[in-house]
Amino acid sequence: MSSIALRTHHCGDLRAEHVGQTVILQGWVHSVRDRGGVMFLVLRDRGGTTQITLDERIDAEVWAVARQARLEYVLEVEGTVHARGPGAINAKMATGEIEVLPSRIALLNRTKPLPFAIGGAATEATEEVRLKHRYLDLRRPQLQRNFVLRHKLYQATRRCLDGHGFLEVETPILNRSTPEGARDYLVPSRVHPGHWYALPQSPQIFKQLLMVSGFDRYFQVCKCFRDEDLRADRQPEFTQIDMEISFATNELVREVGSSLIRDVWREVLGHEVGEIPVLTYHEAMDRFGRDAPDMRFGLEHTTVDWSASDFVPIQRAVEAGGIVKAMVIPGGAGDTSRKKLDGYTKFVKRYRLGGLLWGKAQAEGGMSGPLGKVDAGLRAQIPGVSEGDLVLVAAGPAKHVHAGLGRLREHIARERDIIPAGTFAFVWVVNFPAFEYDEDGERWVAMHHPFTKPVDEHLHLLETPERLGEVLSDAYDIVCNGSEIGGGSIRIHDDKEQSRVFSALGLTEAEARNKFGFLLDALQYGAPPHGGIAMGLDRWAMLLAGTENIRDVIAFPKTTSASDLMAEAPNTVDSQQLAELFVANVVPEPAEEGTDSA
RNA sequence: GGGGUUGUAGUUCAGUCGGUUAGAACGCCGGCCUGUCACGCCGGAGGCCGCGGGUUCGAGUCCCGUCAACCCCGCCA
Repeated sequence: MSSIALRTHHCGDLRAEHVGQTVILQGWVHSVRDRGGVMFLVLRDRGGTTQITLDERIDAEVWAVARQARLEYVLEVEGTVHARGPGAINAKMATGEIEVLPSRIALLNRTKPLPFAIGGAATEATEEVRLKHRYLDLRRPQLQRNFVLRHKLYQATRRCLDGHGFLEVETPILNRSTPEGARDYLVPSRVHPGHWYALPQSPQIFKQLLMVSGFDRYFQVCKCFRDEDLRADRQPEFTQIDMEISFATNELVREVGSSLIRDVWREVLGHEVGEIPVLTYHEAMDRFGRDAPDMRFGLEHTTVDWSASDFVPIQRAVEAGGIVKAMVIPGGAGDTSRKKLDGYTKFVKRYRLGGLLWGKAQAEGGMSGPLGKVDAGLRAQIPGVSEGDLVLVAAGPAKHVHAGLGRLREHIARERDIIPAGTFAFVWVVNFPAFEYDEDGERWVAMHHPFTKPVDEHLHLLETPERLGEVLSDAYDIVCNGSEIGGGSIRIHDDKEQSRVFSALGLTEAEARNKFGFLLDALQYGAPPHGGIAMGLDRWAMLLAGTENIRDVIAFPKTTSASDLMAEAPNTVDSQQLAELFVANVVPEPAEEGTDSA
């Protein structure tokens, strides 16, 4: 082992133009090809790879060091850049025209046998193994590429928002628990026995207060925490690009958001994002069955009025207040087997839809399958059906029909491979319902959050509980490829209006004061009209990196049960620590910690 | 909270109908090879078959439980 020199280049830098130069490279051994009299080491760093060639031109001492090299050893190589012979050029390698003949090789560090392969074409290890040795997983070029993209995303964001006059301001991580919304992560207070902080689910209230403070335009790249069950695109801690604008209209916020998207996609991928279409929530649900529609393909839905149908499954659904929607799969009659249709039925049952009615369109409006039993006149309500098409119909409660058919639309699109690769279909979804009925809690709850401004023309409905479901809000989501990647709203800036909304949500004056008193106070001191949006930075990174897995864009992610397999968090703590915090553990200590799982 | 998939060498996997000594590839260790780039060739080491019970003469294989990872529903203002 020896002291280190300063490198002259990264491993991906060298080209034919560098031939003849003396260079110093430092990195990891990516591959070893020992041919006896000649040996090739490929050295890798963040920038790429370079072949180090050793043959009779090499000093015996250098040769002896090189012979010790193993995969992932850390080397420092000083040598001369040589052009490869005509037959030895590797077109698949960025630096494939050259090789470095070393005059000195220093072995900076060795490695234990690796838990999984980092270079080469070996199959990928399971995520469990990779997460346990995340520092090695991150060494893989595939993941390094994702973090380069993520870095560019941060930088483009700051450049863009700074350019639009936004101030970057940090808000507290240790915060007050707000009972609405997701479950909080709690932190006990040592100084205030029995009192707890909550980690922020978002900086929502603070950013509104910054508007009251006159900051005018605020943004922050911030961590948010929600203690809910996880998914492929959800982590317990995640990053938002949080923004708020004073004197904002819905259109202005969307304009700034669109501008940010355009800048980021251009700077990170060189991709030009065109005009972003706008759908209302109702339109999105009606045509796609989802408030985050994937606009990369068709298979749109049609709501039909089949209340006159005497077909029992339809009748029953309609009588129970349900709706009937249809989806046409062009040319789907021929290649959709009975087994596949059964699979679709099973698929939609996950979304609590009772089942599916199908029919294969024949000549002259005829139809085989269960839909053949529906009156031809009613079937004619479904537009664009031609011979050879598959028609799928769902009937039931609107929520379940939308969800089942909406997810089935995406499932079938993937299955039939009709989603164009490498495209980004952005869409704004606006005018969400302000409130939704919580069946379990038997009460109305805010769909976005309780500070969202209802549209002016619906304010008069706030005092009419049976019509709360009709109230639309000045809220908007930004969606890309069927994924919600941001959302926000115009906020209520008038304390009277805020009180009316709290009251509509069944909160008494006292309860509202207890939960959100400082916001209500602030609204009485000259709060400007304001609104904003929070962008899901991790999901943006997923889209930019082309991955379906949020763990691929988070350096040290957690598993679906919110543990860190490398750090082994969460862990138990000393009873002394708990005592200081006035916290008692009510979970019985296991006889032996972690007896299971090697 | 519920449903599904998976768990065998360091890694990725195979393992038939329940049968005697659990295999392969890559990696690791040793040797050979002067233009490789998924280098090649020869040899070697390496296994609590996730864990615990049960059935059986006999369990990697069948049954029950449990743990973990992943995907989904609920949940995620």
